[in-house]
Amino acid sequence: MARTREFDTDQAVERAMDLFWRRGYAATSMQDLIAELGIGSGSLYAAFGSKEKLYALALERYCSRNAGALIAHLESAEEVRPALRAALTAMAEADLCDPERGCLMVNAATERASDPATADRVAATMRLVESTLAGALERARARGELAPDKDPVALARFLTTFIQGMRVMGKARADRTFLEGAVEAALTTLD
Amino acid sequence: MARTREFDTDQAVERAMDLFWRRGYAATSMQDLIAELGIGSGSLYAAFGSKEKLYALALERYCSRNAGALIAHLESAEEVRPALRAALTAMAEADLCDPERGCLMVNAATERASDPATADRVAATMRLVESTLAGALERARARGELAPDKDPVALARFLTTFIQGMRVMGKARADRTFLEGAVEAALTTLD
DNA sequence: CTTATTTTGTATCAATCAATCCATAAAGAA
DNA sequence: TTCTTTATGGATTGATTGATACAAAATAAG
Repeated sequence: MARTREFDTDQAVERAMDLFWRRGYAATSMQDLIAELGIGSGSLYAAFGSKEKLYALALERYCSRNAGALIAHLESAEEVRPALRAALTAMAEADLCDPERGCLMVNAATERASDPATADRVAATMRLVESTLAGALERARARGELAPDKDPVALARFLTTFIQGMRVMGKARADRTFLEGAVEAALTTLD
Repeated sequence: MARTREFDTDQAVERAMDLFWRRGYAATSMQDLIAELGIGSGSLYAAFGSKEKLYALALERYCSRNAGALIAHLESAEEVRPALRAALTAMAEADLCDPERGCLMVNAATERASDPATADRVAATMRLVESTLAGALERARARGELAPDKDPVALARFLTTFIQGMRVMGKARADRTFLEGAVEAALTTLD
């Protein structure tokens, strides 16, 4: 009945995510996106509506993927502490491999906190990270990996905060020694 | 011999800092600055050269002031641990009082890490924060406030990272309970 | 094939961007 | 005063911004 879309919407969001991730929201122009995505502006606006809406989709994708990776790390393994160490080390490694990139969610929190949709998405993801960590630490305590007098929720809040700090330090040219030292020190809160 | 400048350069940088702080670099236009500073564009460019140079001055001021506050907190007090707690609590309090604002240095690290001047200034300030913390913790160890087997440098790196995380969480709508819990958990690394 | 519907690509919009120009004003030196 | 020098502020620059208009092309149902 009608002409079929020539580009893959999913792939377009993926590439837009990549561009917003590297350059930020304001510094990424629609022309940049058009050039990178290889889609005409007419098609782009017909498919996504506006720059803000495309950004929202990109951020949503990033947040669910990122939180998903943490959940996968923590809920698949039996032993919690090694899994947590592995998750933190993986984040540090990502920052070291690609220091220019950082974390799209942290970028969103700092650059676009005044936008309600962005703020809501970031806050919701932070809560998910917190509750995932709290759940894992609760499990650790039940398993005897964590002392009974430790507070899983307080520790989860602490770790959530520390993780965001790592993303910032990664962009601030922190080296391997720095980040790994910080991770080891952070993990002593569990002892 | 020549006409005297009518505006206060120092105050102009101060107000520019305020604007960049709240809105970010890209989202702050020269027209915004002209309106906020009450200076004509001719005078502004004659005095500061470009938007980037004005931003550099604003960031420099913020960084030295911020690191200075931490140094003042840690090096004035005799007991290190209460001073460190007070410093972290003050940061959390600042985030809670003005959540829209966040930290200009964190914003700079995330939004403008690709600019060498910005990246250098941020990295240098991070190193100053780290060494200040390391010095304080070294002193704490000498005073018997910190166990001899603790590593002041690793702890300083950890705390530097945690502080940046707090700035991010403050913008992500973290509440008082969250931030205070995180601070208390972070401080247990010293035990 | 015809027709209805959607996509595509280009041209284009007004608005805004950072930056420059320049006539005028002001202030100290001679 | 007169002269030199700098500051001021508004007009203006060309480029770019996010977004829209629209004709041509493509698709599938009837």
